[in-house]
Formats: sequence, C-alpha cells, structure tokens
Amino acid sequence: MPELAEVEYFRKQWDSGIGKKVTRVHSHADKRPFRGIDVSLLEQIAGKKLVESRSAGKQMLFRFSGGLWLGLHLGMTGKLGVEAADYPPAKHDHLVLFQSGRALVFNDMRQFGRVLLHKGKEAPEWWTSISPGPLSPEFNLEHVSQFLARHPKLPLKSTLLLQKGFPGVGNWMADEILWRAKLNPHRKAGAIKPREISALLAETRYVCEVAMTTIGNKFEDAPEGWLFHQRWNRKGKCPKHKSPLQFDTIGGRTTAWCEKCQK
DNA sequence: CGAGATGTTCGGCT
DNA sequence: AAGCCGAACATCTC
Repeated sequence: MPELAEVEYFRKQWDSGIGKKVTRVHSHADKRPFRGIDVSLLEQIAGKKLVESRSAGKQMLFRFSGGLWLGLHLGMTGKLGVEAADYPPAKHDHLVLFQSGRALVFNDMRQFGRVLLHKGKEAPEWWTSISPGPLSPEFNLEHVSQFLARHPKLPLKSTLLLQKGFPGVGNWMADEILWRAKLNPHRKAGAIKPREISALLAETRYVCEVAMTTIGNKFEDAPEGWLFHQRWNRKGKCPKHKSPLQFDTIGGRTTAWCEKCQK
C-alpha cells in the first residue's frame, strides 16, 4: 500500500499521541524491520514525549523529547494505527508505543518495513539526505532531466521507482504518471525528449498533489477516471479509450499501460 | 499448491 | 566506477 500519500495518511494516524509521554515500549527487536540498528535505543523511548512527526517520500520521522528520533518505513505491507491503552499487541505488531490514553501501533505483516533510531540534537543523516520530493520547488526540470540522464539505459518505469529521483513514487503511482504523460514504460530514460520530460514532471506533480488531498487526507479512493482503478486485474481498460490495457513485468514489477495513449 | 502482492537491497556482470 | 538486472527477503491470499 504505502506510497507517498499513504505514508502521509499513516503518519497522521499517530497525531493523537503528540505532546504525550510514552510509558511503555513493546517491540519485536529480533525481527527483520529492526535489522542493522542499535535496538538498545528502543527502551529509551519510554519516558520520552512524542513531540512532532514529519514525512518525506516513503520515510517518516518521529521526534521525541531528549533528542531521540524514530524513523519508520512501511515497506510493502506496513501501517500505523491507534488502539486503546490496554491493547494486546498482535502477531505482526512489531512496535507499539503505549501512552496513558492510547497505544501507537506499527504493524507490518511481510516485514519489508524498517525501524530506524537516532540520538542527537539534529535530525539524522538518513533523514536529511532524502532527495527533494515532487511537490518541492527543487523538483524542477533540471532535477528530473539530470536524473534521467544518469540512468540512460533504464526503462522509464524503473527510473520512476528510484527513490533518489522520485521520492514517494511507487508502483501504482509510476503507472499513473506515465499514463498521464503519454510515455511508454519501456522507453529508455536516456531517450526522452525535453518536451516529454516536461510532461513527465508536470504529471508527477499532479498525481502526487491529487493523491495527497484524497488518499493522504482520508484514505479516500483516487479520483474516478484514474488508471489506478483499472490496473489491479488483467481485464483492466484504458480509462480514455476503453481498450484493454497491456501488462508486463518491468524491473521485476507488474506494469500496466495503454498502447494507444503511451508512445 | 504455485503465483503474486502498493519495496528495498545485495551480489554479480558489463 | 557506475549502471543495470535479477534474486532475495517474510507472509498471506487467491
């Protein structure tokens, strides 16, 4: 599920815990989401106050008092939720922060998500080094052109999935963007003409913007007429031509496109 | 039972 | 060296 707007939606799920102290921490510290980190910092969250949250691309950052920072990535199946203070953690609840009035829950069935921890006055390097997102002013024609030029042989679809260039864009958003920009997902990134790059930039911004106000706000469906609704089964049709969509695996990911629209 | 699922990361090859 | 590709990760559902 979690791409740009879904991440933003989940980040806000923990808002009710802001300004409140964490009393107890439950975690599966030996599981995959905690790989490669100093899990001793986990217990330090107890006693600290959740101060604020931010999201960038598919990454979330939660700041606690005492210079403690928690990063969460939702992977493929991660989600955040809020439960009652006496909530008994379920099988895939890998991190639960108990407060006096509620429990903040990170659940991730497939465990492709990731927990990061940091202690310090400033935000950690893994946060500050995230590339500018599609809705920021730095995400401009020069930025996109240079990124495409750096991956000349890569299919466009795969290029859009690289978080270094398109933070927050995931599998369904990439298909939606390419459909709107009328670009075939198999095209090599290095062969896209300036005019086409402009379209790619504009549609990337548009899809992100609209997704944020619908999915990002209330988890509403994407607007009617989006490819989104058609790409989940092999009988999907182009919203414009009503002709059958094409399906292929590009860069290991299922890709849907319309051969009439996308050249 | 095998295939596939909205994501990264690593190893190997060019 | 940088870029590209495919496999691997863990679990559930169709």
